[in-house]
Amino acid sequence: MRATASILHLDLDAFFAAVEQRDKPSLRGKPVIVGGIGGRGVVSTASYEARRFGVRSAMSMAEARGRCPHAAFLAGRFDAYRAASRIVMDRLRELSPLVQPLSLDEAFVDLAAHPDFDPHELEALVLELRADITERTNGLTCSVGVASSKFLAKIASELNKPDGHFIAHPGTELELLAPMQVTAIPGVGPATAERLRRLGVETIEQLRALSLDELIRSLGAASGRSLFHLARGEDDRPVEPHREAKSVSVEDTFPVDIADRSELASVTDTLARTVARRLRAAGQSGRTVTLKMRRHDFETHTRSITLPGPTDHPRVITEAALGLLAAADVTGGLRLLGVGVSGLTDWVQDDLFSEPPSEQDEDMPLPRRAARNRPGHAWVAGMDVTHAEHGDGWVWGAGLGRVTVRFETRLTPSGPIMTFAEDDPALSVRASDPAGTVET
DNA sequence: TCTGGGGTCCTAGGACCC
DNA sequence: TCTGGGGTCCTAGGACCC
Repeated sequence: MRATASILHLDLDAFFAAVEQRDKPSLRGKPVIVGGIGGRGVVSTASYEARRFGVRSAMSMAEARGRCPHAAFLAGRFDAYRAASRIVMDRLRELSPLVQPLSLDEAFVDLAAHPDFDPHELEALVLELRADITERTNGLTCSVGVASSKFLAKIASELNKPDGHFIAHPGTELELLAPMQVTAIPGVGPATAERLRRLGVETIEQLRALSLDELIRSLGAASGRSLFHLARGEDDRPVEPHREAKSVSVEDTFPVDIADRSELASVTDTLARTVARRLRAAGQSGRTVTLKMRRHDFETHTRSITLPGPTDHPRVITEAALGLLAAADVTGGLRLLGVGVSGLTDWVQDDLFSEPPSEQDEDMPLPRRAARNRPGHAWVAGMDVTHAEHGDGWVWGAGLGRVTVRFETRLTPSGPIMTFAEDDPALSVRASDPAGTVET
């Protein structure tokens, strides 16, 4: 903890949904739900309009449809999200070199790392930051917290969300925390909250009444110690701008469970190659290969093997994963398979496993998810498209051999809807207008 | 049509070594 | 002829986050 409020936490409001509303004028002010639109999808982000109907992140899409049937249900456009995120992170780096992104829509900044930082001008700094972000992203809003530690800054950014900020001045923090639910503490999820509830603890003030020993006994050494200090506003974790990745993984939930071993092997092979490609692209290799299996009843198991040395070789990773699969019990079928590599180093093994990668190992693309899940076409709700005659728009819905498109972009008024045959040659996929900044 | 995908961190037990 | 103790590596599972 520091004597000044110099750590800033920023969170973009309903980020994915907000980008969709920015780029799709007809959806502004309406419930928008971004997530997996297949049968087993879950909600990634719901717009505030959709949240009023009780739709939440991580809820199954089926439940979201039940709660808010008139919402727009869209698959994500990650290129557009990444582009918007980059603009925001770049703006944060103007505040200080110490910026730690936590995800596309969230980051910490250590303001004190900038020589000109003046704690007396905080309010102005935050107002200018928020205004700049909205301007540069063409309308996205964010919530900001500033405090004397990461923990408190994150808590603070929740207090005036959305499109607001809160500065927690040193000396006021304990009072601020006292009445909050323990679940407001990052790291306290349902399991920990339930254990605390059994100890008669629901608020942070009540949490302070537990001794360090009691907490360690019921929650374990690490989280017991951590909660003891966080309850008292004590947190000296630094902002770390360059964190090395510790693992790379790919997983896939199938539209229907797969029980056939040869089919499972073929999926494993594809996943392993994808992991290898990502590793290689990142210039890394790893020693431990993990196969993740989720059974038909949702029971999840992992099997792993540690190799003699690190590798990024598709064949080596594939063979390890296939070996783990061969030894696993898959009766009843699997709903998910995943392949991961951990124990990463920058050092790349120099062909201990001989055999240079064959043509086939290079860049074999995953079949397009959409095409695989919805045989016959690749049109997915929310996708950017263009029509030779009618111009730019987005996929409103697709199925039964037809595609419905709404013709509008960020800079047009709400546009007309038209339906085409799914193989209409005049219709094509458009690269996402990434920053939403392309003038038309 | 219950329950995604990409991660991080922690715990616990057994093997193994000194 | 009754059994230590500590450290590290590996594996599996679980909680949690966005």
